[in-house]
Amino acid sequence: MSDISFFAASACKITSVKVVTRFAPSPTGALHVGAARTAIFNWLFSANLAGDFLLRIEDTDRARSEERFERQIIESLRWLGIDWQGEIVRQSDRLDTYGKLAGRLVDEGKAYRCYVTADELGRRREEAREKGEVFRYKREWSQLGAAPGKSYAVRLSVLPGENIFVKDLVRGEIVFDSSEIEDFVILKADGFPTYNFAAAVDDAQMDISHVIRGDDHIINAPRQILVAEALGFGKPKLSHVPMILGADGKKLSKRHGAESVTEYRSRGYLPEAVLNYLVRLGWSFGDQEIFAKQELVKIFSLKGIGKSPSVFDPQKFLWLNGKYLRDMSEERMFEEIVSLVKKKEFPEQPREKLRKIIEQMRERSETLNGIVDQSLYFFTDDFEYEEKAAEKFLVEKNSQIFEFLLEELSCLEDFSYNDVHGGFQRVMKRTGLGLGRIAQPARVALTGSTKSPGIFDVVEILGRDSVASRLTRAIQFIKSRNA
RNA sequence: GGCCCCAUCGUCUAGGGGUUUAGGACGCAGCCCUCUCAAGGCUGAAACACGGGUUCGAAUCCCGUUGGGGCUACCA
Repeated sequence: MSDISFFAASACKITSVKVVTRFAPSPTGALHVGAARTAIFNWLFSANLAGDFLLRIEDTDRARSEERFERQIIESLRWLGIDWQGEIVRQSDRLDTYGKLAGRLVDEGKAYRCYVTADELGRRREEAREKGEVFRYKREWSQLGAAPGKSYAVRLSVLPGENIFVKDLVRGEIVFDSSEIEDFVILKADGFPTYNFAAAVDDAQMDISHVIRGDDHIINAPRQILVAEALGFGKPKLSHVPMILGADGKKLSKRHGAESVTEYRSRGYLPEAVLNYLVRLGWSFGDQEIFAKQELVKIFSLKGIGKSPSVFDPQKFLWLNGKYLRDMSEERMFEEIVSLVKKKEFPEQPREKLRKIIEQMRERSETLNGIVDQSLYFFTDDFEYEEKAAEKFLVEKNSQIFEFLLEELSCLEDFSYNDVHGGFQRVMKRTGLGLGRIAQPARVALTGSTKSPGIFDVVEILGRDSVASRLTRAIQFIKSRNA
């Protein structure tokens, strides 16, 4: 090894700039799962290297940006357990900076004022499209309609015939021909910067060292490089990660059902499951599927990021959520369910009863909501019988089973699981039937369904009174049906 | 159309020249457990897009074809 490379290697270590990443959503909607994954990757990457993770709100689209979306995005990030350092940077607060920088570029002859209106441009584009041609802005129109006081946009001069090299950490080098890039707008007529300008300026001024973002931005890379170069700014290292697609292979969108973190939250998904599922989409670590947050911070690296797009699989997501649901601590589960019960306006339950319901239902559900929704018969005596179930099990020949159960269960000492078990055994003896022949009709009488937790658990949870009234109801039902 | 990206089971993916009869996970099927449904355990079906190279040898490297996706805004 030569001295030079040794020096370079060690210098790199010592002076290596601190890793700074950012998440830069535009507040034009809720936090999309694709954007959430981008945030997770950036956050994990910087956390792994003991760097900073910053948050920047790209609200330069005046028509579509809304403050409520900003709040929603921030809330979603917090919910996911993603935290950032320092103040949130808001681009609308930095209009001055962009204006000055764009002015400087104009003064230096690297950019110019363009008086062609957006409408006119639209017309030209339309015209060209009709003729089957590709429209590209031509600089000679730049002074069209120029007049003092007239509004204009600022465009960056792009020299044609040059190669722009994008060094992508996950894809390698991508070359663009500058002739393909027109003199793009950096400052709109309303004084707001365009995305490519603001992003390049901010990344430099925020000392962003690494940008990890979706594949769909790869086309923007050469433009942002051009901006940084014109301004003499530094350039962050870029990594473009493959996009998340819907089952139809198209970019994930509203058409595919739930697409925002908020929606999954309200459907009863757990934040650690969302994080885990999303991180595994486009990133992997050998055969491992389940990752704790702290573990991810330790092991995450760009090496695990793949190149091909991934299809969002709701089924696997659901399975993962179920996994986490079964793992969740009792206390936290209890709190979540209590607030859900309240929200859904289900009747309030005694603490101990609810605890037992949860214990039984958590392994039969994939989401928090599922636990509550599938427990209706625990919450009220007033439930419907499933038609097929009633037809098969709420029949004359089972009447006696219900009568016996009523007798044996009513006189139990303390209605514990063991007591209930004993009660059923006595009914088995009296009828000469196996447990299966008794449990299934009982299940239907007690829950209206052929599916439920173990019958002794159901009986124990419901309690003496409720069981008695449900058995009576079943007996009545059979009678009235025969009448 | 142009530019750019991508290509292993249905899906997420491991594997990056010989260790591969291509591994894991979801889903699917079967079995076990069992009072039903789950959970859990076990077993099974299921993939290197195609064509050319390079090489003693290619899922792995190169080229092409095909297919998919993205961008093509005074949106981000």
